Amino acid sequence: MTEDARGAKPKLTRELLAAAALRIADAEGLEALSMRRLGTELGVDPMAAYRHFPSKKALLAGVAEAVLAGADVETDPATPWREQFKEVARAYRRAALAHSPSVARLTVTTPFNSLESLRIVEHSAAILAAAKVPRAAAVSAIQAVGQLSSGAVLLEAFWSEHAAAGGQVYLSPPLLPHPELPVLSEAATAADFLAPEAVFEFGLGAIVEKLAALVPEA
Amino acid sequence: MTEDARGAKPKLTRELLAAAALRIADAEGLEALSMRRLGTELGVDPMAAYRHFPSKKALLAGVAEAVLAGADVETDPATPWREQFKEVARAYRRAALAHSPSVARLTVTTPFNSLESLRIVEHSAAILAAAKVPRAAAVSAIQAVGQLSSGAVLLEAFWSEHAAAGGQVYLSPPLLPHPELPVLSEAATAADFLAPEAVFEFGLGAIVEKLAALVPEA
DNA sequence: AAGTATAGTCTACAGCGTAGACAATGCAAG
DNA sequence: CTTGCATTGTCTACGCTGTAGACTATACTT
Repeated sequence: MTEDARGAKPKLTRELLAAAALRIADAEGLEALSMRRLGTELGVDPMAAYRHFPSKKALLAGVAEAVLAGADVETDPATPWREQFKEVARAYRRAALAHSPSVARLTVTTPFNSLESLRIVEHSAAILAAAKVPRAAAVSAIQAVGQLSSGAVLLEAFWSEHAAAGGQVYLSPPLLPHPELPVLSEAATAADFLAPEAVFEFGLGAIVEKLAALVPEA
Repeated sequence: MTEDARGAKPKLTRELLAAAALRIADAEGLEALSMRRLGTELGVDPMAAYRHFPSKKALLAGVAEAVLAGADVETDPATPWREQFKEVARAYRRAALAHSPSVARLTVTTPFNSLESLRIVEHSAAILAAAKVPRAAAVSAIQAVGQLSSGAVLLEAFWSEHAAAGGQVYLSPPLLPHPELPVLSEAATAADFLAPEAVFEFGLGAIVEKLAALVPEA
């Protein structure tokens, strides 16, 4: 037949389904992503997705994986290892925040179990191993950066949802100023909060500096 | 009347509803918490909760607030400020992880907008202000610790869900060893991953040390 | 005693994830 | 070419969800 002007039925695959789901969640928010909506997006029965994913949870994990696949973790081996190490963390954060806030939240809210996510950890580990960083120190730093990065993405996603919902400043009315929060109330008037990205750099720098202090000939 | 052996109808309030919801989510998981389930828990119509919360989302925010209210952020003013500052972060983490993994996830997945959550930030800010830490440095450190702590809780919640589901080691089969992940595969055999709490301490220490380096007479 | 606000109840609805039976297709073996 | 089987998409139906809207009972004000 080969009819059907839009799409020509490119045959369903896991990747295609995850990509379509990601498209919907990016454009309309995660809460708009239902199996039925996904079906209409692809011009296919809602139940078709179940031939490729055992459940909606698994589909969402696939979406998170697709997001992480977009992380460019390659680094220039000529630059110092500290910079390379930071660059991987930044790539992770950037990949998650390249999507809508609810997708970013999904990404960090999905356990680090997929091949795609471990690829990122692998790169970090390889960089530190090549730099001859002692393993115990490397493990601490990698995991700590994982915690920091996840939290950074999470809080930045909140922040941009808040901003999108019309909120103006981070800590602001209606809660501040508040009599029980004197220090914050005073600080809020100064309004010198940092951009989330700068905060992330602060934390990332702190961890890498502590790590560098732990390698022998530094 | 004063009948009804169990409960004696203590009149519904926001706090009572949030507490009951927290009890259910702790005991049976967040996904078991429906408005109907909450109603039966309190021997009341499911719709009754809507007189106190505008939506389920708001109810969940109330649960997160109740969890945070359990954080003991008081610190001994006699101890050095760095230790006090760390102690607040630990209290936050401990409060969240004192509950079931799904509740812990809910807690860090709920924006920091409530009075209860700002109370914690307030304490951190007060400690640093009393120590005469420059404001710009204090802001960076507080927000960075916020990112780290949220991420730490999130990843630890995953970890304990994974453990509860029968998984044994953090990075383990079926994914490892894997040909595309040589470094991790080799590291996994060594199995010297850190306990999540130790990782959190590593990151926390790194940030506080960097902060200390920024205060004048140190 | 009458009137008004408040809190809990009841019914109903649209939408959800998904189990299970069925139909169409493409490939393998005879 | 035919027969059979495995795979993929379709259809129907079920139990559950959050919550709108109308109704009722209670308590407080005047």
